[in-house]
Amino acid sequence: MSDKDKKKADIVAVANAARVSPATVSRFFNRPELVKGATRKRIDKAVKRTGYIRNRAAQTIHGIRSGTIGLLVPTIDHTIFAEVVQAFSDAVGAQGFTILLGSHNYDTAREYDILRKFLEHRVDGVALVGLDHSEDVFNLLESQDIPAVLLWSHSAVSRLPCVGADNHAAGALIAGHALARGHRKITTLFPPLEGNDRAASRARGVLETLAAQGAAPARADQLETPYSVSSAKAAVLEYLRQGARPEAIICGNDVLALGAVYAVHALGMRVPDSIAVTGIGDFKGSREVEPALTTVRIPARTIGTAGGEALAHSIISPERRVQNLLCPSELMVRASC
Amino acid sequence: MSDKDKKKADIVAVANAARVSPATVSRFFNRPELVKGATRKRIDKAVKRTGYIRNRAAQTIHGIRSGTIGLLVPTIDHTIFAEVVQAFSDAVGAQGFTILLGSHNYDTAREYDILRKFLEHRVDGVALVGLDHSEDVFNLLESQDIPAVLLWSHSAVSRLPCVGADNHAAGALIAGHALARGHRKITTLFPPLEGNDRAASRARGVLETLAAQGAAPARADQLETPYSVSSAKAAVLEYLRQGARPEAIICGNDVLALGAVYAVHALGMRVPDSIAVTGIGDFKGSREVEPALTTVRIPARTIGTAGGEALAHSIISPERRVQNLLCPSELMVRASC
DNA sequence: AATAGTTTTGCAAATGTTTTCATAAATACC
DNA sequence: GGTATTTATGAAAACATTTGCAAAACTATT
Repeated sequence: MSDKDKKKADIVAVANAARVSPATVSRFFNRPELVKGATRKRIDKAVKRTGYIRNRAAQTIHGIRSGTIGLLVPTIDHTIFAEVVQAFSDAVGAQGFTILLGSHNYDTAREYDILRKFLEHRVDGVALVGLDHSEDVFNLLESQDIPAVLLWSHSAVSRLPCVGADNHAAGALIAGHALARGHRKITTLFPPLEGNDRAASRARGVLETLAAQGAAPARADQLETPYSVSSAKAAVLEYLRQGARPEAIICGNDVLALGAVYAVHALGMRVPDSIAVTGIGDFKGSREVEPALTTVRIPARTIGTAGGEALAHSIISPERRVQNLLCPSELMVRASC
Repeated sequence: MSDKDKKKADIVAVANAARVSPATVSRFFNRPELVKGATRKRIDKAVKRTGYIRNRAAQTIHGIRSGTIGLLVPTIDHTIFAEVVQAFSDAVGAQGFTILLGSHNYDTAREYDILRKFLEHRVDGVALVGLDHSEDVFNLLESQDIPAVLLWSHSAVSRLPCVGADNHAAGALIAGHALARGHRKITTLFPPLEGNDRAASRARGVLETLAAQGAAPARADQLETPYSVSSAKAAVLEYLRQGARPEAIICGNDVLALGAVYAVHALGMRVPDSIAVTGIGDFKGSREVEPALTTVRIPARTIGTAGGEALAHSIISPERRVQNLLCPSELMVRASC
């Protein structure tokens, strides 16, 4: 008997145990104020005794919200996204939502597939990273009537609501700083720009600003490397060993910048005296490096939190549409440039 | 009409559009080999036309697997966990599962709450980080009959199947190395051990090994600091400024070690000549730091992948229980000690 | 103590699928 | 061309819950 109880702890098992109808148990959970105190107690006990756990799947097919939000990022094992994910998760968690997480590793086809899977699970909302997505993704999202938000980048002409920073401006900012420091012989180091609108915008911001002052780097001085400290270090090492001696290396993000710093150090030179290095992002730890990294702060936590809250609110009260939000980035002048 | 189609794209809407019964549409998805080629084509068209997306919630209430796995970590914005999460997500994603992600920030009560939420969503399996959990958590897990796995640490006496490294051994390993280098005046630097069995095991491994050689640090030389580069740097800076001059600082993880290295550098001393520093973890980037960090490699990716695969397999074929798996850690002798 | 009003409960239909069983259609065999 | 098999489809019950409506149980009022 106790075994049988364990076996299937439905709402009707609870109802029997509490000697009420399933309907009352349902109300006990959803609108407790409708059920009498005494009954409430009885049901509460029955729930504990049977070990009943509500079945959200069964609620969901009644058009009730699933209580899940899909969060789809390129990858989570980079500090930046990890921070966004954490902040986002905390923000929506506070509103009672659980997140479904997916990572597509910069593969647009996978992004579409994962999004579909999210929709099969009837997520109440979706957050994607970046402004650019395949036409399929946009169409799919527009055909469903759940709110969506694009995290990380901001643009006034975004096809869907976005919460993020202006990457182009960030690039311009750091390039302007390098120029202001008197550097003219400048090298850039970026990750692959294909399918990565964040990096691409930053690169444009940097290059345009440099060009405006006649300091545009030659093709050979625009380095590209996979997104990792080790790749960046190797690339810069190779570059410097071939005799290149720029005054400054402007990097597309702090990870790459860290690699560049290590490469310069490994050759016995000093940052910023021999070569200045800048990053973008202001990742955790960038302030503590020796020398502390000059960079542009992209407020990952703020973006995650604001994006999560906006999305959650718009799910709870659909009339509150998600608004575009520009999270300001800020030049962090430290020791490396 | 087209509007009405959009409105509710059920399986019956599709069935009508394809002039078949709902049952056939269901089969089309689940056992396509049972439906005739011509009908298949017709249904395929109808699906596209109506924009139908399967409703997993409706399937789930039939006892069919939900296709989700709950992954519950302390936090994801530390490199280590981010890597585990990524590897885990890839591994289970390859088997068609989507992950529900939760982070409890080292709060045991929240861990329980999130776990319950996962169960409400009828996850097919659960992965937690670490061996220690509240009695409530274990009971809840044992009362459900879904597989669970504990990631990150390994112990033969674990209450649930575990896939991870032996943190105690890792601590012993690095302490042994420091001793072998001739260091006797050793300081330790760890994060708070409370509710963190990983760090606690490592600390025990370190301390026991040192004590065995009569090199146990005094209370004042056992530093504790929150888990961040900046806190570690600040703590070590403070410690050294007060005149302490250990031969080596053994750190509970690479993040703390990085902070220690920066602190030593900031005071104009050299690592390892003035003070040696060791980490545990071998995080991304630890090899590239100058000087490259001597540490113990805890194979985060391997753990995530192995844990994810084991769990997914055990869901798909329940007779294949999750087996304990010890992922070997390895001493990485580099330049910092 | 009877009536009216309010609060609490139960019945039964509905939700979007899957699945068993039965029937219809197609194919094979003689 | 008729029967026996096999294959493809449909009808209806089942899954775990919610909810509109109506009945029942209380309270308040006279």
